[in-house]
Amino acid sequence: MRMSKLFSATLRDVPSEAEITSHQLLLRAGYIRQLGAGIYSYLPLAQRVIARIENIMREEMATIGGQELKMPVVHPADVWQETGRWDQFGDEMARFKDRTGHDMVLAVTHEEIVADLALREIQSYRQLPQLIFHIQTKFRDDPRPRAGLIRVREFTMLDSYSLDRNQAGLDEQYRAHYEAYFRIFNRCGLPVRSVGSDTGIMGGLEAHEFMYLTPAGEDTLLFCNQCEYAANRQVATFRKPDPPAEMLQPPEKVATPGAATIAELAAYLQISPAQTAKAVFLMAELADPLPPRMVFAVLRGDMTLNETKLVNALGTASSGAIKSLRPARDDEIVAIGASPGYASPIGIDREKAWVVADDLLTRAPNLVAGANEAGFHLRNTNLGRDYQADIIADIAQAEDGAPCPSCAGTLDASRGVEVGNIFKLGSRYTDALGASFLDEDGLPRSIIMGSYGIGVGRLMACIAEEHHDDQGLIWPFSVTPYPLHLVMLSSRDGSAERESEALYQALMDAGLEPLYDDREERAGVKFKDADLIGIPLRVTVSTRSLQSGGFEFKRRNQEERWIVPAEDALAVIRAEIEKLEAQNMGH
RNA sequence: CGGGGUGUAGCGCAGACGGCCAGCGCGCCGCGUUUGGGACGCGGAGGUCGGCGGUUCAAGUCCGCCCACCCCGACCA
Repeated sequence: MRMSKLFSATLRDVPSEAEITSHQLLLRAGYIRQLGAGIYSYLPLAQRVIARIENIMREEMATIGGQELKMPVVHPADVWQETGRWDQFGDEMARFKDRTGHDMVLAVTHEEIVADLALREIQSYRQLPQLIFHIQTKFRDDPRPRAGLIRVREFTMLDSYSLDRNQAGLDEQYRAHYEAYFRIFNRCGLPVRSVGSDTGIMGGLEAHEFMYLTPAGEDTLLFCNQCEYAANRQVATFRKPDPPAEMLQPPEKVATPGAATIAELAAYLQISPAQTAKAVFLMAELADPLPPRMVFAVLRGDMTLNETKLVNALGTASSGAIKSLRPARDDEIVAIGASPGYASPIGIDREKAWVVADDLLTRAPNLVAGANEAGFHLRNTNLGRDYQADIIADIAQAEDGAPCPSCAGTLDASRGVEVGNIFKLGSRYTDALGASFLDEDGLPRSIIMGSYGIGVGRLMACIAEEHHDDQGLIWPFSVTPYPLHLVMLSSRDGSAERESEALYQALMDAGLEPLYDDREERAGVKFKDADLIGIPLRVTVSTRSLQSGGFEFKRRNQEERWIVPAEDALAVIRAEIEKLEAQNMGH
């Protein structure tokens, strides 16, 4: 590709909207351009990187038996209504009506379509297992896109779906994906760690996320410093303290004027927050006919509520009717008989709220809790004696430094970007759409599904985040848009032009198309652009290099330069590419 | 959705108190010089000043409404 003809140009100044490195570099080097919030065009250079990433994905999917297909981006609403996700996805799903007035959606993911295909194609156990995938556009109308390509609304995803006759088959395909995904990230030069994760709106039994660790990430992860325990904070558990056993004391009302927070209460009574119980009020928005319902969460005063755990704990009690939680207003708190700032589950109207208590409270005696009367608290409250809970579950958030749940180690918090995830779904979707198969015994059984995804653009952005220096990008060879950057520096006698044109032709003939800087620019401009664009191997043809005996070779990530005679250039380029490929695989 | 910020040429920005033809740097076009780390000179092109409405003799500048984008939070496979 001649740079004189390349569609995009590099930018000298950083566009003001870009804050994180990958976004700045991808914009400056001419890979991407923004159209709207979270909506980007991928220019030719980016498209080539993406094509290489997708090629790696296809190869790895093939090794685990994946069959590529392509499912639609526009879906009729009915399949989404049948699984209930028409309501669950809410505003994140873009909806419109077609000309005949039928509800349509833009794909947010494709479980429903796969289940529908399974219904039509799979009749017999003989047809299972199956693994199908595609690399396709999704649109999720995220309320807050950010950080360039890290979090966008329109994106391309590799998503694959396994269909099995039983749990054992699912376990096997899940394992295969787990390993294939690590190989994909590894080949792309991106270090990732897997963490246990929430199943969220996908539902199902088990899920892992693949996380690229970076302070720019928006997920908080907890890793044990001694064992393999790793989890997203949304689901991370930790070993809770064991309070010393005490005789239960009788409740005692105390005046605590102005102590409406745990910190103020502990200070006023000169006790530790661990000797108090904290009340957190949320309103659960329920599926359509039902009115919102109060959720009253109670934790020991030194713990923080984890909303994901709370929603999961409520899942059973509410029959999965909860659409979302929001903080309750004071008037809603008063309406159940509680007093904001001085609340406890003691004496409230139990008919109007779900009380969810953290499991630590079952063995944390004699806590100070609100008296449901402004300015007063109760000493010595005890779960089970003074109040009851609808649900007792772990709803406390694991903090940095918490004790590991599975060994004597400590959990350390890190930030990460989720570049991929895998879910054991079970039969939620296939049952909803009636996709079953006949087993050997002639009885219909549910098809068991798994779903697996990697965000392609996000992966590219993370690679850029990981591989750059202050001059620009440094692509791993496996995803570089061109295998080498051929830089021609104009000469007085035309010799550099002649030699570089000859090399360009030879490379094209050899199937090694370079990015060829044939522009009439000064050396500084060309070198700066080459560094910015980040192709791992640079070959310069100039009067100076010719006088030194040939062409100058330089790796993007090294300072060293060396001269190769013109007649050896092609062979050396081949050898360099081989070395770069080998290096890449060693990541 | 709440809080904060920004919208002036392709990019980065300046334009007190309202006042004639709206500027600067980079980039872009032409000519010349230069030619190994973002050159120099001369000459050019390029603008609905985010939009609509208002105040005024006069609005990029003041007022109102709206829109877009960015950041923090809420939210989120």
